[in-house]
Amino acid sequence: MSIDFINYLNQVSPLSKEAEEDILPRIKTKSFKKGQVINSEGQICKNLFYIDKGLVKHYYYHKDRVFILRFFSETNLFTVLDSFANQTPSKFITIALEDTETSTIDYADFEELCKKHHSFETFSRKLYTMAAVVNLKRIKEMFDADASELYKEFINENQHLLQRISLGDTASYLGISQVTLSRIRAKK
Amino acid sequence: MSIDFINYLNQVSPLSKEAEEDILPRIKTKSFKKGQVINSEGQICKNLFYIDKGLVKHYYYHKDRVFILRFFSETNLFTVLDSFANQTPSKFITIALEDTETSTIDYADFEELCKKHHSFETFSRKLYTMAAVVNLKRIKEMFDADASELYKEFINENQHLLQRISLGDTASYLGISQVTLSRIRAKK
DNA sequence: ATGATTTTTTAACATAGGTAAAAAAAGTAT
DNA sequence: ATACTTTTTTTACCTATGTTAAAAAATCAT
Repeated sequence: MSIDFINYLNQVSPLSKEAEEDILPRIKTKSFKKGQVINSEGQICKNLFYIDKGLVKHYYYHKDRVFILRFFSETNLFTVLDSFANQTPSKFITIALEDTETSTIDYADFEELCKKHHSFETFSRKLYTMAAVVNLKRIKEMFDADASELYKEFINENQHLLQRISLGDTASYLGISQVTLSRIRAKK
Repeated sequence: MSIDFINYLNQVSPLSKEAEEDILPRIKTKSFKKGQVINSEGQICKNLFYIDKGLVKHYYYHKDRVFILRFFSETNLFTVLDSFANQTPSKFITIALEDTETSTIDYADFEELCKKHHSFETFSRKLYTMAAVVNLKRIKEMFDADASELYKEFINENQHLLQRISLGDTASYLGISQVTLSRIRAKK
C-alpha cells in the first residue's frame, strides 16, 4: 500500500507536505511469485522497494557456494544498494522466497525527489546511513563471532523469520555449510 | 588545510556558494601524535575528520584478538560511522598510526549544515552512500575470499600503504592471525 | 657498532569447519 | 496411505587456520 510506504518514509525522517504529494503518484506496485527473480546478477537495479508482504533474499554465488547477504521481509525497504545508488550492474541476485508484494519508486523519481525536496534528501541520507551502519554491524559480527555465536545471534534477531527460512539458507547467510549448522544445532 | 577539505567535499558533491561560506569558519584543525587515541571505545565520536597527512586505524578487541575494520590515510574522510551518525558510544577504537593532521567539523555543525543547505545534505547522502557501498564490498570480500585471496586483494588496493602498515596490522585487517599471513607470504 | 626491542618467520600441534555421501525426517502430491 | 521430493542430520575424512613457542630478521637507541 502506498500509504504504508509513505508512513515508513515519514518514520525514517519526516517529509514536507509538498514532498509527500510529489511522492504519492510515483509509487507503483509490483508483485513477485515465490522463486521469481526480482533483480538478476549484472542487471541494474532501478527500484527502491517497500515490502508490503513477503520475503526476499539477496545472495550471490562464489566458487559453487551460495552466500546470502540479507533477507528482507514485510514493512521494510530494500534495494540492491550499490547497483541502485550508482546505477551499476548488480553483483547480487535478489529473489522472492515467498509470494511478495511491493510498493516501489524508481531511480529517476528517487533522484528527482532528492533534488526537489530537501526533506526527501534528508530521508535519503538517513536511509543510507542506516544501510551503512547495518553493514558495519555485519562486518563486526562476521569478524568476531564463531559460527555457533553467529547462529545464536541470528536466532535472536530474526525470531519472526525463523519458520520461514530454511536451514540451508540460514547457513548461507552465516557463511557456513549446512553440515556445520546441523552440527551446531545438535550440540544443544 | 581547510581548502583541501572543501575541495574534497565539492568533489563528492558540488556545494552551493552559501554552503561553502558557511562551512569554512566551522573547520578546525586537530593533530595527533603517533600512537595517540583519536576516539576510544565507549566515547561518542563528535567529529568528521579529513586527513591532511597521516594514517589512522580503526579497530576493536574481541576475545583477546584485534580486528581492524579500516585504515584511513591522507586526502580521505573518516569518522566512527555509527557513533557519529547516531551520537552513540563507539564500539571501536581509532588511533593514529603515524603523526596525523586533520581538518574537522563537529556533529552539531554537520547537522546544522545539513539542515540549512540542501547541497550539503546532498553531499552527506553521497558520503553515507559511499560508506554503505564500501561496507557492502567488504562483507562480500570477507564472505567469498579465503585468506590468501584476501591478502592479494589487499595488496592490490593498498599499494600506497603497504610500507606503512605492519604485517601484524595487515593480518588483523584480514581477520587472520599473523602466523597465517606469514604462511601465505611464504608460499610465493 | 652494540645491545635492546620489535617484527616476521618457522615449527609443532589442536580444532573448527569444509566436502561428499548416506540415512533419516519432513513435506507434497496423487 | 503411498510414493516422490525436499530438507535436515549424521558419519568419515581432510584442510585451513588458530595457538604457543622459539628462531631469525629487522629496526631503533645510545
